[in-house]
Amino acid sequence: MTPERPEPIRFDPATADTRWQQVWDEHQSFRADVTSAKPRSYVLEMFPYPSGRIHIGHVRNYTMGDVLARYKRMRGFEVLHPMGWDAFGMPAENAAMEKGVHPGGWTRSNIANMKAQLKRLGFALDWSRELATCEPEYYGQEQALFLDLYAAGLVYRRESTVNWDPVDMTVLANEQVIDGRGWRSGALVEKRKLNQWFLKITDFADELLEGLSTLDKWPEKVRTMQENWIGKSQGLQFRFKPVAPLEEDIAVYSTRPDTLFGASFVAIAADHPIAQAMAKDTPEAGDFIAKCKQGGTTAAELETAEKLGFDTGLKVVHPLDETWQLPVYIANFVLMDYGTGAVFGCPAHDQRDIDFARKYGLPVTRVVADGGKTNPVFEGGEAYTGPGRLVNSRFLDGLDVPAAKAAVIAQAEAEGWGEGKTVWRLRDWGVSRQRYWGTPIPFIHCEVCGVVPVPKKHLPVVLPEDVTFDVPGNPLDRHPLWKHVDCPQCGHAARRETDTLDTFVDSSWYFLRFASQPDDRPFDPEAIKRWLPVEQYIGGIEHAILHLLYARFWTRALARIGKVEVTEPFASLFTQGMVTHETYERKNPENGQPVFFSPAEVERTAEGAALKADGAPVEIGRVIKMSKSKKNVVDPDEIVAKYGADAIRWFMLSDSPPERDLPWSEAGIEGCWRFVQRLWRLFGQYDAEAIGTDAALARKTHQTVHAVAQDIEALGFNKAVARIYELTAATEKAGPSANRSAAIRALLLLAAPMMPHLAEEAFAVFGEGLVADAAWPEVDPALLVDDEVTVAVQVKGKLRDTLTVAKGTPREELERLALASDKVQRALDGAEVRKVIVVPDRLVNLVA
RNA sequence: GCGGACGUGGCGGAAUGGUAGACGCAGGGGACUUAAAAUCCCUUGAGCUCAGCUCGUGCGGGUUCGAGUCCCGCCGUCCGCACCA
Repeated sequence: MTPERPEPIRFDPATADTRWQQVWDEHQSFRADVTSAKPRSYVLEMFPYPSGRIHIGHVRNYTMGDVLARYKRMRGFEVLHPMGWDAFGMPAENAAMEKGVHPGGWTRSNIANMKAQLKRLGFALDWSRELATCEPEYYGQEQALFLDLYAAGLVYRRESTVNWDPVDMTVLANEQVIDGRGWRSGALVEKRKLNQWFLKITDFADELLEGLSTLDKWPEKVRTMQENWIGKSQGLQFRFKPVAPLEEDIAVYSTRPDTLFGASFVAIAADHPIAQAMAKDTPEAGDFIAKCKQGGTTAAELETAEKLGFDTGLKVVHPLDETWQLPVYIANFVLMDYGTGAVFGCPAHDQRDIDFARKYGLPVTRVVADGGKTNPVFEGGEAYTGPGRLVNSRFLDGLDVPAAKAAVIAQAEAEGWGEGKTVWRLRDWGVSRQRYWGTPIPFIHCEVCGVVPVPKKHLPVVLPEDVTFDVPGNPLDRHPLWKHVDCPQCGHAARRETDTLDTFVDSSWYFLRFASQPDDRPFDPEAIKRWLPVEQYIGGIEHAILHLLYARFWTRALARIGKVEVTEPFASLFTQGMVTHETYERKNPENGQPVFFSPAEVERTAEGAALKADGAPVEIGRVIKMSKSKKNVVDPDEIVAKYGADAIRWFMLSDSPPERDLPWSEAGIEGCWRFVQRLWRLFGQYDAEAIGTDAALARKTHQTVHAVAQDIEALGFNKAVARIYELTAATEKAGPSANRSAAIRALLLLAAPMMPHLAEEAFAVFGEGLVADAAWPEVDPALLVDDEVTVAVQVKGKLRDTLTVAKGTPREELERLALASDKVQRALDGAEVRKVIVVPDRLVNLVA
């Protein structure tokens, strides 16, 4: 420390942040060089929808990715860390309808705003690769890929049902249907059938499922969700023969054909043809079917809803015993669109079936032994679904469940009344949207030639700009000119497809386009080979199924048609937690409804919180995800303006593990701001000339550098932050030495990925260029191990004393020292030591 | 209902089966200051007969020399969902 150095002034993010952001821009510091000889690393965060403002959740997401990207650069990697915009979607059309703006103009100005916001946070992004899915350069290439998939037979058309709003004359998304009514018109929504485009994701069900097992760096939770979504089940599909007056067979599918001798009824869906036919001349059946359609459709509602059945009076014959007849029920828990829309019930071994059987007084026969229980009369209301030997099942008796399944399937196939079948829950991906603001589907409908793909040389099919939103319906469909074209095959007047693609298509390949952006094709396969798979993908858990499954599918589809080699696009996935905040509310005295207040309107007091406007208390509600409706939001821009980018970045990384929720607090950000300044003061004490050694601090420094690196690589940012605090405190306390200067320098470099502006400002004094180009500090492995250790001394497992000894002290010596301790002797109280456990360098446990 | 995750001070959270509570926030006391801010120092799981001891990681058992961590059974909270046959 040099005494004459002036008292360091405060670090001023208001000037420093923008200054360094400009320098990085000018140096193109974060531009990924595809020709680099360095090892490559592709770090990607899920790109945002340009809603208009950056949300604090984005800040958390992008800060995590940024720390990793900057760290990887410091470790010598050529890093690809791009950013773009998932720019098509309904909010732009809603804005157009509400505010009379053009979706394109609205979206592009949102992008400009949000880009400026991201820049103010100092993210190390390669902006030269920025893309927006709403631009023809992007969606035109998407159209080309769609045509490739069509040519490969992976795209087809079929009829499918949509939600139709009869007042607005428009198709509604599920989220636009509220309690069965259109969200704008309030009209009762109707089901309508339209010809729609589909992608054959079911062709990939098996490989998408198999592929999950290779994704060992994905959260278990996400893999489980995808596995359940794909939903592979193996079982028997077979037919029950009818008993007059029933005329046709009833086809059923079961994953438990082994329990066929325990069958006591057959249940069909309300939509089943037999049920529909019956409704025509039996009013009671019609009433029951109508009743089935009431109520919610979510799993939780359906699962907990009462099981209802209607006895049709019809009978079918048991396939394994011609003399055995089973009653046919219409049941509210059978779904027409899964399997065959009919099941057989084996109450003893299926909970739903036993609920149903007990309610309607149907037989419940045990066919799988539950331990020693083999009695055919099954007692109680709880089904036995565990393993066991088959009983009361004729030729199956004595077999275990898997063997019995195989035996029944073999019998069915031999006798020709059924066959083993794999059924998937996954359905083909419907990608048609009857909307303007999306990628036009590149097809033309010709009365002569049928559906004709737009020739690639005519791509992109560009959205018309002159559209209006003042009348309901699809603007593309009612545009006076756009859809009228000549057939590319026969030249006759024809009509463009006016459906656009689901925006999930746009996000299914953007990570490929980031790797290279040629004008004449979607991507350069060589660039894909170099950069893909994404080494670390980071985003919200809300995309655990759809986006991630579609992106995996799209990549595999491109691999199948030879466009890419990679099959799994994201080697490692991380799903971050939400940013939460407490809510402030009062009950409206008139109707008892809660009224929410924003954090800006509220002041925390010693007792709780009060409204600034009237000084009276407000209730502090639960800590929940920030949402506009609960008003518990904070604007990242305001935080950056007040505390600077580094403080908010530091907050995003501190305390909470990144996969868990992070509670925002004013006190927390204040603490981060103070730490930024504290580091600044410490950096100001750097003295290149300092001499003398401080072995303990040197050791602590190297241990911290090593540990922080490991923490960052494991995305354990909160732990890395804690270690930086520790080294900071130790360095502050240490007297001047060469090692102290080294510690300060190391701290600066450790902090650089997290607080890059502060780090640049302090590093500038060193005259070594940009910290953005600096290397991670070297670690001396010799300094990672302590030469002195603290050994715990326990008596019967309870801590009684600690010993500070040289590392590697022999067991006998540790035992002798432990027995010599007064505290130990007191705890032993003369008892004889019967056993001694010694864990070298850790503990001695004396058992008396 | 099913699937998954989680449960540790006032709060966020640390802890390869080996000293529970690192680190941060908040609180208490003090220094500096005319004062404030900023900064620095000390302190903070609970209890007791307080140089010490006892209890303590949702609850009840178990395994172990030793359990926050492993096993069994409960309770609670959160997330996801598609009646999956």
